[in-house]
Amino acid sequence: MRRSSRPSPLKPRKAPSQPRAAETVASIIEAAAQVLESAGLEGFNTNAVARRAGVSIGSLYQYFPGKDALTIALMRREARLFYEDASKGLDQPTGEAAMDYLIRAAVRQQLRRPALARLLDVEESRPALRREASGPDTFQTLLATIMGRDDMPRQKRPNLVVGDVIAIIRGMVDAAGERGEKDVKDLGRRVRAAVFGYLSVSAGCD
Amino acid sequence: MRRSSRPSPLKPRKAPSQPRAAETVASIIEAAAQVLESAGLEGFNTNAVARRAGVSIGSLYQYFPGKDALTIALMRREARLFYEDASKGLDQPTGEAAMDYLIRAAVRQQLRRPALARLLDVEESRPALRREASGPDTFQTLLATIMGRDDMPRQKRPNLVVGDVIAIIRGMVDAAGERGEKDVKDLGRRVRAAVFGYLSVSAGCD
Amino acid sequence: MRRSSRPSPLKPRKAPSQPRAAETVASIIEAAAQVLESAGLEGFNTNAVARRAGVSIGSLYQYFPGKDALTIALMRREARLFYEDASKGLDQPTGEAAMDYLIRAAVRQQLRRPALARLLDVEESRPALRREASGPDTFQTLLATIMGRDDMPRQKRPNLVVGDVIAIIRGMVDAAGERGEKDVKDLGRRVRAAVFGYLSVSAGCD
Amino acid sequence: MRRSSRPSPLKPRKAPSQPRAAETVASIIEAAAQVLESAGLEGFNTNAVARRAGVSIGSLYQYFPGKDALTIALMRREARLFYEDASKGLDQPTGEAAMDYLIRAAVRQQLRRPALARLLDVEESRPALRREASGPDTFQTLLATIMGRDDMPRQKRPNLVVGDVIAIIRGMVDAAGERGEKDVKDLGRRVRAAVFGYLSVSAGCD
DNA sequence: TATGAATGAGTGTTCATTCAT
DNA sequence: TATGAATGAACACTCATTCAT
Repeated sequence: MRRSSRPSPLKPRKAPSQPRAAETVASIIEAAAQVLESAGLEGFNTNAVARRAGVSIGSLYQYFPGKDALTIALMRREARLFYEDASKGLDQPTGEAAMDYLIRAAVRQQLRRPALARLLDVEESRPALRREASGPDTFQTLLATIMGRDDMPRQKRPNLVVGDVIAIIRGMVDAAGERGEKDVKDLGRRVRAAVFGYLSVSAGCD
Repeated sequence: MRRSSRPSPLKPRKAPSQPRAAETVASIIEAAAQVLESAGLEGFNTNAVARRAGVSIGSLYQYFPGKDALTIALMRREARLFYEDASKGLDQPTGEAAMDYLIRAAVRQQLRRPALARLLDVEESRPALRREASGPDTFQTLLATIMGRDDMPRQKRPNLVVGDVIAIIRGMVDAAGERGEKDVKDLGRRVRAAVFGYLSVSAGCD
Repeated sequence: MRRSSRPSPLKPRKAPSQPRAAETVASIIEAAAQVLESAGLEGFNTNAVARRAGVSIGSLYQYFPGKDALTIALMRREARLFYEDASKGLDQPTGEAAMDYLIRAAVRQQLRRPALARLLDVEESRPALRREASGPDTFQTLLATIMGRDDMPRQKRPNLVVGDVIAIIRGMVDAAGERGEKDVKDLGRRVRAAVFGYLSVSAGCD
Repeated sequence: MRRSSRPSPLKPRKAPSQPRAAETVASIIEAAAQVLESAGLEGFNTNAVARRAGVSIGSLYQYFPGKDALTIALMRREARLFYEDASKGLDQPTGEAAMDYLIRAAVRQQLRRPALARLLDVEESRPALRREASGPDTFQTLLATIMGRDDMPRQKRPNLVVGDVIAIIRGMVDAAGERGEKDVKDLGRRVRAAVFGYLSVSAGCD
């Protein structure tokens, strides 16, 4: 695996101004998702993505300055998708209902394309990607907002709790995806049990 | 020269009969751990491991028939370390105490070498490795035994619950390791909160 | 990095669509021939071929998925050359004249590039290559056709006789090439003597 | 395949003076034969031979200064075996009977261990080996002697004829071995037809 | 003398990236 | 701007050979 000596650039090479270019970019990103799903991290290479997208490798590099930039773009697409769904939960009357909604959204997201979600989680742990992948609208800020609602238990160390809750959700949901679970409702219930169990106990002790 | 097309072998190539060889094997495995920690999955290659171990690449391949076999050997070393610690928890008088001990052992294991533990978890998700890496003495069987204790809540779907609990522990503990947490006690408490919270809720609902 | 464990593919990887690519492919095949001639089977490696062809090793692998595929391509090139020459003999009025033509063609082919022809014969004995290298138009079918002519002696076991005749031709012609013989006419006469001698005797005895 | 920069020595390292050493040498040579038969040229390596012989690789190198020396020793063993059998034919009353005997001996030799014989023929074409492998008592001298008998047809170029006859025999017999033929008598008859056919025709024309 | 652990140059192959067309 | 041929550093793995024990 060649990692270029100068750290390869991570931002999209150009904002696609023309609609045709935007389509091309989108098709490349979706091709990346499909390659990741069907061939795994080992089979995830730029040539395969270009082929699947039906564009030349040269075109791919016109829009993405490197492989990592492509991965990041895919992460952002998935994050945006999730955020658009999950943020609706902020309208819920109670914090508990909002949290419930958030959990369900996370489960939905994961079970929609389980392999993809899991592999992106793995990639996200690479420092180079993690830095770039997280925009301002994240799981973290969403959760923090919800945890701040009046009806939610006060926490001594809110950041830590947010981190823990995310870890619980991610852990359970990735594992479920790997096992091939399909039932959103059932998995949602179990994750809910874990999160609310954690919150109730931790609020007391901490 | 690529000759054989059999799916690269995963078992150690030969048992080191001389003490010098045993040292070499151990130093290679430890070097693998260090390379994984310092260079990540991307930098984890057999040449780097041999260099770090201070042996030639040929020596590495005398004892490990392939890269995956080396990874598995490392997994097993860590699993054995964990199991030796965690299985002491079976002596505890109550299931709850045993579970408590198990959780603490998991936390200790993870915080001992956080990056290593996390990357091995990732590798373990590759089917080829998972099959080989898990001996009979695993986290799973340990947990299942504990869940079967009299004082633990009966579960309708014990396998699923075991999976969920492992996912919760792994998720929280990996995330904590990534954040650089060092405090075993504190993390242990929080994981305990999540697990027991989950168990109490799930036993009721399910 | 060794990833796939499929038994290395033998068909050309992609048809060169641009004229530049076709040139590259041809130059690689010819380089393979030259390396084989000058360095023998021992020195026949993909890096040497690429260097001799004046292309990068990557280019070689763009067009040939493996070393064996390259060998096969070279075999086919030589086989086609031979077939184009030898099949003209089918126009001859008598079977005997056709056989004569065929023998001369074989001798010409062999003495054109003796070392190459001999080493390809050796390689062809590897089962994996033999299977792929022989198209429908081969020495065998050519010979069988000629042997079926009216004026040729009936044989009890035609397949065996074809095999024997090929073996006689190959054996004599390879040995002559190794000895450095250059005189096509002379060698042709001797091979003719052996083949017709064999046929006349074997037709009687058998 | 590493061929050492200085041409590796080809003579046996030492004449085994003690009977135990002679046994070891013989067992190594036989192991080489078996490895060649069962694994082919590709699997023919010194470690495999040592393992099969039940000696350490170090011991192998005590008796043979290199891989090629081992190959040559095996060739010599087979040549001696053949010569011991074939030279009995010199007692035959006529040249024709002697030639007949020689052909049968060649066929016997080849069909005894077909794969071995074929692979040694291939190896023998490597110049480094060919030089060393042929002692004074060879197929060639034997054939030349027989061709000089009174009742054999005079040949204008006896060396060439000897070469041709050997080539015919080798070619037919190797091909038969490759096809898996087992019937010594039948193959002997066919080779006899080819050789005598060749001789009678060539004696006239030449 | 026998052992087998150790060596390392060499070989097949991949893939991110560039650039002439 | 789009194409895809070309590049070459990097990596997995082999095997003839050496040498300390």
